[in-house]
Amino acid sequence: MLTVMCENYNALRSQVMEYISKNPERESPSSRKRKAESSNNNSNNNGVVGNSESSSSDEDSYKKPREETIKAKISRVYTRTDASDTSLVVKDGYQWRKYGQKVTRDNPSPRAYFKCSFAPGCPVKKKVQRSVEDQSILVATYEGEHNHPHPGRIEPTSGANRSVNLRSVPCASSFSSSGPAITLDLTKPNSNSDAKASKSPEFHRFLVEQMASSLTKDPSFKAALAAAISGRILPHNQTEKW
DNA sequence: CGGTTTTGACCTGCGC
DNA sequence: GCGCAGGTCAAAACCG
Repeated sequence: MLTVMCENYNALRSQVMEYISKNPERESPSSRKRKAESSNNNSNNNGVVGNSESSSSDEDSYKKPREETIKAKISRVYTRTDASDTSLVVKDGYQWRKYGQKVTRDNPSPRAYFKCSFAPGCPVKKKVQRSVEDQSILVATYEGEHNHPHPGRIEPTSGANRSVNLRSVPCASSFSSSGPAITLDLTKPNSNSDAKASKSPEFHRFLVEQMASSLTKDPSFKAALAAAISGRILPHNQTEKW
């Protein structure tokens, strides 16, 4: 029974991946993301250098900003929250510092910008914005990879049993303590198909509902979720701030 | 007192 | 070249 559900979930996920990988969408022209931190000469504070390890001078960063973009791991997480919850906080166990908020054109909801503050040199950034279609869904876009272990799984001894779920699925799938979350790993070559996925709200909603239902119906996932959450909530893990 | 959040200004890339 | 929009900075406010 459980395996059936797991297979269901896996099948659904593979369908999602297939859908994504089949979309022959090329580089979206709207990818106007500022890639390499163009920290000219004032790259003073908290070293946003990231994985460029400050080896490159300003000119270098100008010469090859694209490579870092390709290197940057981008993933998107859909998190269900209460629509009345105005805090654009996606609880993923990491510690984030908000550094900006902006109202974008295509979405009346403000977009919040976060940097990982758990490790000083962690280059990971995330953007959180409510879905246009469903205000109760937060879309968190992660950029880069953490250069430090997950705060909720730095306890290898006693919490090993619980943290195995989070450990085994670092990015392809994740849970949020505020509800089921879906991660679309956009690091695949055609990562830009994500734009397409977001363009089809029906597909988007279908995904969310299917994932949520499969998660809630499946006792193993519930158990895993509960274990993951309890594992993180337990006081020995970290200074709980969420 | 130190870290975080807020928020307006500023910077940069892109389309026209 | 100009204007627009997304992204970032940084100072002030806030909070534990």
